[in-house]
Amino acid sequence: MKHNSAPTMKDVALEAGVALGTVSKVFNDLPVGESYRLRVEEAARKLGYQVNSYARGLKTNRTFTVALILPNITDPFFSALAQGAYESLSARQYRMLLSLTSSNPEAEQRCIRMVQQNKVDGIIGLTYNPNLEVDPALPYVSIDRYFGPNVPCVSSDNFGGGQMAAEKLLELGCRHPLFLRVGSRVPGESDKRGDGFESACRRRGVKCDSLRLNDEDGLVEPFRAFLSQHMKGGRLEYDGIFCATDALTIHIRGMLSELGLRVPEDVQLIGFDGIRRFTTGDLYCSTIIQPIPRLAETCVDLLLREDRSNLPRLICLPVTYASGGTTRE
Amino acid sequence: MKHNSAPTMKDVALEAGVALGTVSKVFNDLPVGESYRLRVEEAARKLGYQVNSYARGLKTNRTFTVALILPNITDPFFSALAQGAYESLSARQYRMLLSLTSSNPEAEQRCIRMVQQNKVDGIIGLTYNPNLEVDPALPYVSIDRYFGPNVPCVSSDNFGGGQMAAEKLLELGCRHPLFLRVGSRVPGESDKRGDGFESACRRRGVKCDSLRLNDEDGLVEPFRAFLSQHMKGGRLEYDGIFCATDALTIHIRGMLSELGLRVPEDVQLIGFDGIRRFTTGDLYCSTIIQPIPRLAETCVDLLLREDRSNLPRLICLPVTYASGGTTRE
DNA sequence: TTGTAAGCGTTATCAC
DNA sequence: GTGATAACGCTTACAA
Repeated sequence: MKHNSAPTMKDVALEAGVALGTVSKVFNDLPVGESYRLRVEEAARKLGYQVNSYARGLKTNRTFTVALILPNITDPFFSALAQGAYESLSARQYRMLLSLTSSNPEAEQRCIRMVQQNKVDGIIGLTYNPNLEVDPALPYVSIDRYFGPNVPCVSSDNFGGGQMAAEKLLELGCRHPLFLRVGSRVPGESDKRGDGFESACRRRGVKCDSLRLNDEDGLVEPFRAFLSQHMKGGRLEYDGIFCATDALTIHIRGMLSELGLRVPEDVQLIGFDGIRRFTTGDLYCSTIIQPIPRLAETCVDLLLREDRSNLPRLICLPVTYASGGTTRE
Repeated sequence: MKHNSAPTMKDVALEAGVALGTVSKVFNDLPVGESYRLRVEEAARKLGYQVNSYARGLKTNRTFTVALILPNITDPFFSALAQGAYESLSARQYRMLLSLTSSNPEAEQRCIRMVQQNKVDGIIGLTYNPNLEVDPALPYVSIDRYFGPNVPCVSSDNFGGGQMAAEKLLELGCRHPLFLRVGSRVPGESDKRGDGFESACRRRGVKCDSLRLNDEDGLVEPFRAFLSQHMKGGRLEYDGIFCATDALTIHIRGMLSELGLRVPEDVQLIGFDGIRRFTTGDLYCSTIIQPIPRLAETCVDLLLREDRSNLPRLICLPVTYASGGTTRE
């Protein structure tokens, strides 16, 4: 044995008694005489040789690695996305570099820079930094945030989902619907949930109120204040609330019950996302379900597409409604 | 501009009017004349230069990348582990390559091979393949599975947690405890949960039954059969069950309630893991809590330790008990 | 078909 | 302290 470190193609070539180039060809499925191929494979097995994908990447400028940038991995929506992305990626022999940002714009920029150094073949990002700087030569697909015509954005049909929620609520007998959201100040595709909801109510001639809170304000205080303004004689003025996420729906249900309001008898609730209980797989609430695996698959598809000449600017995937106990059905 | 691809050190050197080596030194914090450093930094900024970590890795044999191998990322235990690992890793400027295996031994081996090609600096693996082949030269830390004296294994104090569960159950008035688990056939550290439980019962002179099921058998059928054997006049023979995981606890609670058995009035349940509800952060059940972030941090610590001469074989991190509604407290 | 040799972008070892 | 120059392990013309 020449050296103690990992065997290289040179070692394999020596062992097999062939030239370096021949070994390379074997590992790249290029035409090689059958007897040579066998000898090389045998030698490689004997030495435990594995190609060094860094050296290969240096030559070919392709690393078969994609970076996924997410705020965190503990939120079930994000982890489902990561799971889906991993599966789509590994089906194509790609590896996945995961970067987590806590939704912090600077951390997001740091991650981008870091993975760029790593020479990934592309980035899928769910970010909150409105002016992210990313190498325009590096394929990038954005989730839920539209950056402009050059960066494909994939999201659920948020507007349609909002409409769907409104129609369902009205169909289930609501007369005074409310839209509620707590979210980032940075504009994003998910803002359209409220727009769709309001639009559908308007079209049905139903007056619809909205309460849009920002993350920094918190939920509890402002919403309590809002509630007390809209309670009349122990009854809430609204009989249906469309909450922008399932997580929000759960919180609201709790706050409502503290006030003695029953869900769904007094107030019906519809959420958005379609998060499922860990153990049982049940929904947490009635909700508009995002097609998370398809979302992930679509991102990978767009990112790895050979022909990057005319990619779609924005893809909205269809959502579905499902009852989960917070509506009267 | 020479070429359209990403700028290299050569380009920076040219732009700054210094030698290639000088640029390298600047980016490696090696001593360089202040005026040179400034010129180089300026040129790099202008060109948008970023070091190519593949080329660097090729030279240095260090990639500042660690692979994390997990069955999936949707299970809250695994996603918490991934989150913790990411945080510990990124605090040390390391990137994280995530590999998911569905607990499939072949997929696990494939992942190992793939990340070895990628020349990661180390692997943290939570795997079920009892005879995984991994390059002995590559630092490897195992979670929950002991491979032998050369591979550090980190886990929670499963035995102690089992004891703790028994003591708690007895303290809360249980006279007829049962241990239940459904798991892999492959031996692992978590098997010690039952051992600890039985040991503590024995020491207290309490008879303790155990039901150990394998994944392939499923839970519902065998457990239903078991229950019907141990029901006497509508009452269950056992008044306390220690379930090997929180997920199992939830399932059991459901099955018991179908039989008209109340939790915790008729039967008290203690789980293991300390999984929390997504939105509220509440525990799903009374449980033995694993210190997941510490688990992750410990893995990273062990993996990246400079001195790898005498690493601990097995680290058991302390667990804690917390009530979560399935015990009478 | 097979072998040879020139790089890919870095780091590291030298003389200067 | 600085600047040529030789690797690192691989791919890929191109020559044999």
